[in-house]
Amino acid sequence: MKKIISQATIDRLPLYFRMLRLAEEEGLQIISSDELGRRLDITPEQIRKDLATFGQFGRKGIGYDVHELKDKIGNILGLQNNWRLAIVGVGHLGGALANYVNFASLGFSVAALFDINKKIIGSEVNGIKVNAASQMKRIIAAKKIDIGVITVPVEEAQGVADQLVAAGVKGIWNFAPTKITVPPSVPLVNEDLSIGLSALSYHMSQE
Amino acid sequence: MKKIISQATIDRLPLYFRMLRLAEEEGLQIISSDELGRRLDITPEQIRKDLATFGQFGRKGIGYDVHELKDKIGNILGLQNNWRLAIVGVGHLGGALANYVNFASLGFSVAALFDINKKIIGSEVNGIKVNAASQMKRIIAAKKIDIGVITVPVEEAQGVADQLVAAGVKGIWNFAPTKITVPPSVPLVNEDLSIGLSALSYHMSQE
DNA sequence: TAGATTGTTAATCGATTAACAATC
DNA sequence: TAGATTGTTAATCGATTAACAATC
Repeated sequence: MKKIISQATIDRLPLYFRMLRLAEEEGLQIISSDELGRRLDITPEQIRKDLATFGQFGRKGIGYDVHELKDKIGNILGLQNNWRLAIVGVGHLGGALANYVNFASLGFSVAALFDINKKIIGSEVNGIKVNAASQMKRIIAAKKIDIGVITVPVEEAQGVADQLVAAGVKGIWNFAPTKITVPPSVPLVNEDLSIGLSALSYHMSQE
Repeated sequence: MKKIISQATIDRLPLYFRMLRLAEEEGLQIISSDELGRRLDITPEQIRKDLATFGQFGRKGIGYDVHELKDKIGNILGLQNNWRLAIVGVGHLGGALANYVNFASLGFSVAALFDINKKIIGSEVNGIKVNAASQMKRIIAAKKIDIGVITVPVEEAQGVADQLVAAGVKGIWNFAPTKITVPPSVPLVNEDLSIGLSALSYHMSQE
């Protein structure tokens, strides 16, 4: 009887987490939904509703304990798992992600890189060796990779997804702008940069 | 009396556009909402509803003209404006975006790069010279930049946004994981990679 | 004509907002 | 105590889904 949490709520949790971490760094002990909402441009009612989904974290008349709430949200998001990523496709975007520092602070680490281009196989990016894609199954098992990141061209995306699933990854983060199909047991998140840019274009075109 | 279009609808239009372009390349003349939905994992009712927001594009009993619908959606999204981008912050992510080929096919072009790091000012990325951030106002006017892309660290994001607005950009695409504030006349789209990754972590943690 | 498919209205579902009792 | 703030219920709003008349 698992409770279904709305995607909208899940997508706001990382914002709460990040702001709580900032507040913690400022030395703040207690924060109200009002203050949190002011800082994030989210209504306090929305924040309380989101948090209430997972339990009672605050104290009436007082607010929320910054450190405790941050930890609880981190746990809800599963950040304590310290997931290990493998990036498939070390082009410009894949290379940028391999260097992206904000992942580490959320508990993710890039543990393997793959490509099919012989020119870059064997080279290092951010201290991580680029492996041949043909070695995916073996290395993903050996390095205990949890998440496969797809940054290959559209034509290769589904094939790479299939290989990642066969290799046993627990989740897929797809940057190729195409629909890919994976078993329902493997969570998939699509990151489609052209949606945001097109939406911006739309809004800029309105009078 | 401007009709308010839901963000959900706007965010699906780029998917329709892309799939129609693919269908066009395949030589398809006519496509039904059913076929389009099958290819995109979106219900045909949803597609017809989205399109109906903007007018009557199809023919009952027949379907939609692929080329015509593609063009119409492109126009709704404002892609015919051939927007010119300036990327501020030529780190790994900014550099990757400067090289991102999918933008060109949507009518966007990267026309200027800015940074404050003296070591990279004057160098070229993808054939585009990196300018000093201090030259932003002058160069954005001279190069007729429409969109400012923010790929600087969180601490600098608001300052860069202010400079971009002062320089006259018509829209902002922000990759810094922080809330930035701009005048309501300047559309702002936030691209927060840690939301998707955290959501993936959440789903991977469920049972 | 019969079958296919759109455009649109009505029904349903889900998410946000408002209100307020509980309580620190 | 009085003021502040949560957690939760009810009301509202908006988006999706279902149904079907129109029509090619």
